[in-house]
Amino acid sequence: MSTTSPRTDRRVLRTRQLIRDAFIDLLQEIELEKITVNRIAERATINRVTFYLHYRDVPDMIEKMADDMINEIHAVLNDIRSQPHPTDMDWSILVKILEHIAENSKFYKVLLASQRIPVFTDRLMKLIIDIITSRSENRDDSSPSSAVIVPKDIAIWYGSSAFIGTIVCWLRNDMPYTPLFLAKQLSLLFRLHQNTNQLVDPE
Amino acid sequence: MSTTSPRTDRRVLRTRQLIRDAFIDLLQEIELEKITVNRIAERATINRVTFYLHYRDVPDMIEKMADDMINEIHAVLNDIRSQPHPTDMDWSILVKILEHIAENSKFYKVLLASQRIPVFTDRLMKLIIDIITSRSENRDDSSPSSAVIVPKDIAIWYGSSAFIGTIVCWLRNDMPYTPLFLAKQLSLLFRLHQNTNQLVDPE
DNA sequence: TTATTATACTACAAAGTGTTTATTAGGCTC
DNA sequence: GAGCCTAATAAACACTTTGTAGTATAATAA
Repeated sequence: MSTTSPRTDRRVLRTRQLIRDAFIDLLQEIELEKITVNRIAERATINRVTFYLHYRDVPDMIEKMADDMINEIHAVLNDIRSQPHPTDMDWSILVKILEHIAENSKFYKVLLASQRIPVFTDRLMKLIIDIITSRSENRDDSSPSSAVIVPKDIAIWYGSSAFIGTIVCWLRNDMPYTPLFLAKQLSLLFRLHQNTNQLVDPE
Repeated sequence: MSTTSPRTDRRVLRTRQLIRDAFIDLLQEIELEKITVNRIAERATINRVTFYLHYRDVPDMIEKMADDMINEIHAVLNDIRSQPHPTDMDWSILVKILEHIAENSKFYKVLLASQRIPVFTDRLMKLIIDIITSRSENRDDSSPSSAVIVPKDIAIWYGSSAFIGTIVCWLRNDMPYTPLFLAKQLSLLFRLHQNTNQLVDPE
């Protein structure tokens, strides 16, 4: 919700882009704790006061950037849904997300795989949990295909953590596999336990 | 390596404990970015200069605390290995770790499940990766028990991320399951895909 | 007891923060 | 293109935080 529709002034867009680039830039050189409004403004070649016209402080800026990230991914997802190609949804969604991440890998590597800013990982985690949850609700649970039964929330924690974590490791290792290949492996692994979750009481 | 053997002066131990308690305390009230050396010293009822006798700055203090955490878990692990009880190693290790976390849940909930300090999660991730890696090296790979084959590194990313993530979610939700029960579920889920990893080339 | 050493206290320069006011310059609308 | 609107700039301000001195005091270890 950071960039609403009446935000079209090119000066605003320019300044935000400068700030964003400067921040990503600085994050590759120094640790987050040492990144100040001073340094960002200096690197972005803008006045320090201008920064405060856009963001309350550095954490607020990071929060807004995380919002932008989620919005961009949502745009990718809506793109798929609008396409007349509903075959094998799981696949295409995952591949598209991984391709999007790979295309903006510089951004995602710093902000998602950085060992210092967990907000982005958390937001993505929530998104994946939503997807998995809605998918498992629509799924046909009448056939207990597996003998293994695990509480639904544990299975969702397990699956979504595995997803995000694998993507993060993939980024940290400079994407040694193609998005398509990784999507295929993730689907394989995920299917092994996605049918095990049931609503059961802990012993 | 923060608390070496000749560190027995009671004043040092007292000060470190005061700092640690103050930090955990503050983290429950305000966000990490707002926690300053000033505030820590004030809350810990020590002089601000004294803080600098122990830690370079706040990030350095966090780093040292993460070291302590890993050391404590290593102590738990060594405790098991020394016991004449090598039956079902996977189980007892996991249960012991979860019990240790549950016992110190206030500490771990703030530092591990906090959405703000990823260092602790990262360190634990490395530990789990080590355990999984060494285990899969010793495992008998002669029998391809599963038809599904996944590159070894992807399988390790997947499994270790799932482990840590599930524990973190468990903490964030105030441990709705007992350590024993969660350990059992994790073992179940993990076994479903632990035999799938092989050294294969990406297509 | 005596020597050691951690802590307290005071002070300091440097940097960063968040805000105000007035001014300049660029972009949008007619 | 002229004129209005608004963003970015610039200088200044009080305030907090940082990291490091030097010295004094109190607790600990031998």
